[in-house]
Amino acid sequence: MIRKTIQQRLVLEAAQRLCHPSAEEIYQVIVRKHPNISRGTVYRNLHNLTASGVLGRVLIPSGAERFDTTMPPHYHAVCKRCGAVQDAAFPYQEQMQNVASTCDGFVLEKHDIIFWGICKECAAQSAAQKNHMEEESAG
Amino acid sequence: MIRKTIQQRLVLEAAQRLCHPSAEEIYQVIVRKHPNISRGTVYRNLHNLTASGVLGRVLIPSGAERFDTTMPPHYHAVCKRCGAVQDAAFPYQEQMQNVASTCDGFVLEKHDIIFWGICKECAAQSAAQKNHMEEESAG
DNA sequence: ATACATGCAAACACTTTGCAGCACA
DNA sequence: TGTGCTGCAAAGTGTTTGCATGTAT
Repeated sequence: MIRKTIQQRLVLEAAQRLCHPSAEEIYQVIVRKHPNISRGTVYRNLHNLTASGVLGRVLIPSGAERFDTTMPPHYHAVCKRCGAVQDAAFPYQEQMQNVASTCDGFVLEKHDIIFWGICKECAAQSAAQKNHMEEESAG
Repeated sequence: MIRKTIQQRLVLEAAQRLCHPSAEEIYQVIVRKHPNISRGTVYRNLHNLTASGVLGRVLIPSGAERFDTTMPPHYHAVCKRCGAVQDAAFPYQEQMQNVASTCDGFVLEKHDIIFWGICKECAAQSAAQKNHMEEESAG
């Protein structure tokens, strides 16, 4: 039986409030108001909450694991520059489950798609820098 | 300028011979015949070889990074039970690059698909175990 | 009352890095 | 001959775990 504790509630609330937070980000938010909470507790609660399906796990290669609350299956876009993770505006490919499930005796359970690129903010920043450099060389 | 060294050649050969090896697996293969090589050197060479495009990097969430030599873009299937990585028998989705590239100001560079499931070997093992249990309860 | 959860710290897995000496171009 | 690479060890990052204590049921 999993018990309700103050720490569990804090972890869940923080995970829901933040956007694709890592365990460390969740810990930092909580520790500000509850200085005694430990990272171990945050990790243990995140483990329980994902195991029981209350939270989702965003498996991003290279870097810390992230968590989310948007439960229907969806994909993620990751910024190569700043590491930000956002839900991808790309429809879930139902048929991919079916098509791929018969390959090579591999029993398919699910699939993830990760879109790698540069997020809006970082792209804008690059553009600004480029403009600035052009102005400099023109002046 | 990147120099050719014995260690670099050993790392490249091991990476090409093994199937989606991790850095540790590459190190273990080399260290058997060359006991003086260090993990640091293996990591540095893997970094150089992927940076120069000679090797590919398979970014598997949760667990060690893996390397491969199959250069044309393709996807991977990962066994949840044993962690084995194989190339997915699923065609590369050219159109996904185009369709997804305009979303939300995100500048798309590439995409990865990871198929999660149970590999042939592990599935066979499960089936064997199940059969065995049924025989036991029947006998 | 008694599991289960907590805080703490140590351990863990994977990877990077600083340094002194070595070796390739 | 000089820069880049090596082996070694230490440190860094993200996560798990053992233990004594605390607390929800």
